Amino acid sequence: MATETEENYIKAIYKITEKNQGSANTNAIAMHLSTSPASVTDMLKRLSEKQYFHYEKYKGVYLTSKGIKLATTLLRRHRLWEVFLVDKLGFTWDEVHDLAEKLEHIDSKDLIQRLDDYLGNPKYDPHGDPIPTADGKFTIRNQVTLQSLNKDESGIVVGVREHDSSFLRYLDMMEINLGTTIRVLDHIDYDHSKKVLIDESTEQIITQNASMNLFMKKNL
Amino acid sequence: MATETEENYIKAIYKITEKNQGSANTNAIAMHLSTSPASVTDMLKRLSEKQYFHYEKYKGVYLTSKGIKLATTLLRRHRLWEVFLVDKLGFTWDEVHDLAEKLEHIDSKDLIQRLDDYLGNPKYDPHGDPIPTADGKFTIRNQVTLQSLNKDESGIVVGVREHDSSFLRYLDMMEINLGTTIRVLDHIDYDHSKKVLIDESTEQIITQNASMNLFMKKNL
DNA sequence: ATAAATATTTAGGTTAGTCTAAAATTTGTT
DNA sequence: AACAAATTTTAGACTAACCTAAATATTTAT
Repeated sequence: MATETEENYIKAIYKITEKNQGSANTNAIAMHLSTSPASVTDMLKRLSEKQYFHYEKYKGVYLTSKGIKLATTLLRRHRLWEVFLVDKLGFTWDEVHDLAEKLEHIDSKDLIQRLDDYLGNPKYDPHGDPIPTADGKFTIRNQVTLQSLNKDESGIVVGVREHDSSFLRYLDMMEINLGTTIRVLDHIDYDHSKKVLIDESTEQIITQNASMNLFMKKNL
Repeated sequence: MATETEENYIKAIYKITEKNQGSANTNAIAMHLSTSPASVTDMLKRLSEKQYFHYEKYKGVYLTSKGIKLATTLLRRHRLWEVFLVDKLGFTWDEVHDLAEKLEHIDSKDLIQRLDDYLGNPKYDPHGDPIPTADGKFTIRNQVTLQSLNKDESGIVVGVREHDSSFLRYLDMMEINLGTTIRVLDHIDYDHSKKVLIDESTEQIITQNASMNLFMKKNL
């Protein structure tokens, strides 16, 4: 059994390697876990003995299949708990991360399977992220950023890249949520923001930054 | 914030002092937490500085109101999670203790209040134990043991003293659960067991030990 | 009342996870 | 290719929570 700290390392490494062609370096891990690079080196030495990843001094780290398995299990637990917190307890999507971060460390296959069934085997969490199955498979969705939509094209919101709660509350304020339809009315050259129509009714301006962080399913 | 270990100490002390006129000794705590008396002494010294209890060398320990508050909060969380696991996820009453033991350490007033509401503000957990309110008040139930019922008296099961899962499965086998009616048909002198009628239909023999561990509301 | 038994504490040590400061290695720039 | 900058590792130290063995205090029984 992995400790909670170990699990957090594996998760951090998984997330970093996702962006970073398969390997994670010491500084990035330290940043991610708000700890010092020295502590990370220390931990990597001890943890690599448990075969979750390969570690070579100065070369960074990449996960083994055992490590990937653990990471996806944690992702599964995290996302299912988020669904529970939002769908059943009425939390909003910007409130659930920290609680799920704690709940995900409770290790019980039975619990998670029952939770999954109870929630109706959801495919996505409240942020639109896919929930891995018990054997680690993700439902892949073909998505584009709002950024990439041209004038007069529209799509529906299927996810967010950024999970920061200030971003999520910004979206709430704009009345943008999963399932919201957004049509691009105009591209503003000056600051690369976009004039959009939300749910075919309200006009809004969306900044470039926000539109890079919104995942859309493009309407044909 | 108390660590998980600290919380487990407070809980153990609370449970022991409940039985033992208000004070808990080193050995009992060590036993309860499956650790060594030396470790307990160590911990008591450090923890007493945090004002959860009074500690005097060789004299044992008793909780302060701060300690009692924490203990009842933990009890509240534990019991609400048990209700969730049984009522919503379909676990049986003998399966939920260890999971609730982990869930109870997640510290969020908001979470627990929402959970409480979601479950319909239950007064009792799946073993019939009262769930403290957010301000630490218990619903007291007047209960007697099955042991104390005389021939021809009957009552309904409202709780179990023993939470051991082998005892709970024994009760399942006997088709005894919370709410079950039990009528005492006869007292067997030889081994102090009782012949009883369960839900006015099935005759069974119940050992003295089991009947001391069943709490009943006596029918008048 | 004192010896034996039991309970508790102290002493000294271990491990996981962290830290800072300094040393070593790698990368980037000219 | 050489040096500066950035990254990473090592060294040494800290805390929480545990351990065993030995010492001390308290309780019980004769």
